[in-house]
Amino acid sequence: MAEYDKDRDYLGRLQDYYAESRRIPSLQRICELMGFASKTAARKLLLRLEGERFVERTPDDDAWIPAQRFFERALADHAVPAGMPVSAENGAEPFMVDDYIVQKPSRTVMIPVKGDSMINAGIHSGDIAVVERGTGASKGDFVVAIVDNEFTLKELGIERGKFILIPHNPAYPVIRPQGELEIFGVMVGLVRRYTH
Amino acid sequence: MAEYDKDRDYLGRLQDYYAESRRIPSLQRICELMGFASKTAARKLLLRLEGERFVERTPDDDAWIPAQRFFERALADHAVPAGMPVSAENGAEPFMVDDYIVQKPSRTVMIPVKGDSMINAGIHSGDIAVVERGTGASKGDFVVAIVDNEFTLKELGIERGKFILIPHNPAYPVIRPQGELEIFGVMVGLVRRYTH
DNA sequence: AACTATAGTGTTCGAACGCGCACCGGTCAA
DNA sequence: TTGACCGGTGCGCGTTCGAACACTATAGTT
Repeated sequence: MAEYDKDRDYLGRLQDYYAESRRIPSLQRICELMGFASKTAARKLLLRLEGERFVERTPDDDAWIPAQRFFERALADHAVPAGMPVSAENGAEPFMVDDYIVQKPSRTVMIPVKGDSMINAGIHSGDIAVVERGTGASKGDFVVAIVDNEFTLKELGIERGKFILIPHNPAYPVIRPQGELEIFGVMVGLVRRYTH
Repeated sequence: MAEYDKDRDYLGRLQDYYAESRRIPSLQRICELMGFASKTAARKLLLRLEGERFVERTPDDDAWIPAQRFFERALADHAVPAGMPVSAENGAEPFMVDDYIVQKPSRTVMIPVKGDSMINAGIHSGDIAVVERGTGASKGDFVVAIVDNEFTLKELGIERGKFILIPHNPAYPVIRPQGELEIFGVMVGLVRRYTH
């Protein structure tokens, strides 16, 4: 019973430390963090975590760094009922935020959203749009276009064979560009942060 | 002319190293990287970069870590005009969405949103809510509460000294729980993917 | 009961590390 | 011309670090 993995707990503390300090702490600090008395314990912990692909060595073998699985997050099943846990092992498949919204890292750009012209599509000022460049845009896509030397996020529409830009806010007019419409990229995701 | 800043070049090499190794190298390695003969040069470089907010110290002052501006090229500047580089070539994008929205990894759970009761707050069905557990919730926060054995995402309000749950959709009623209100966690972020 | 695997302790040691200090040689402004 | 500033050299010091080795205690296996 209560068969919870101690290493998961250790990993959690490492992840918390990393979120603050953006590095894997030294063996000595790991001891303080976990309550170990001996650096060997810390070292063995890292080796175990390496085996499970949570951490790895730098290419020059100088230090420990997080590996793929280090950034796994717990994804709750919305069926999960009142009982408590929803910890990583429980009703949760591993979920990586970055993999979820970024498909083509080399062609993906984050663009802060300014203004409320897309408010009715649930896109607010201050949100961050995940934009993929070099992908063909089609009718109905949300695209970042360049109009008057500025980025503009709108829905791409077609009217009489020509592209138009449709805001999702009745207070804004539809944009019917004359000549070429320069499309910067297609919006593939959105990230928003509350508070802080 | 062409008075280009040497430090920019150094910074670039640091960023390249970081893309591979996800850490700021030791003074010694910086010397190799930059061609310095003395560790002091490396140290002074870091101090200069710290002054410009490219790097900083960990909270426990143990080591150097990248700061905000270290990643700035990954974020497109909305003032940027048409031509613009936006660094598409440099494959490894240092900007991590995960870092951006997850502050306390060990206490953070991703919960898919079901239903449209928060549609007017720009939260759609199918979005993924980033929820932090064990954090005190206050009036005005979006919280995940447990009502009738199911997760419910609502705004936390207070009415006559009691907590209530306010939907952001006029079609839904305000929930006034009798007895204890079980709050699962506070919503700290949101992730959405546009599938195409 | 003996065997094995595993988490953690305690200690030692050499190498790597960060840091301070003295110094050097351009550049630029007073 | 002088002097301050600044990027860089060279070196030494004390500390920290990671790795290794021997050992302990507990749990699971046969």
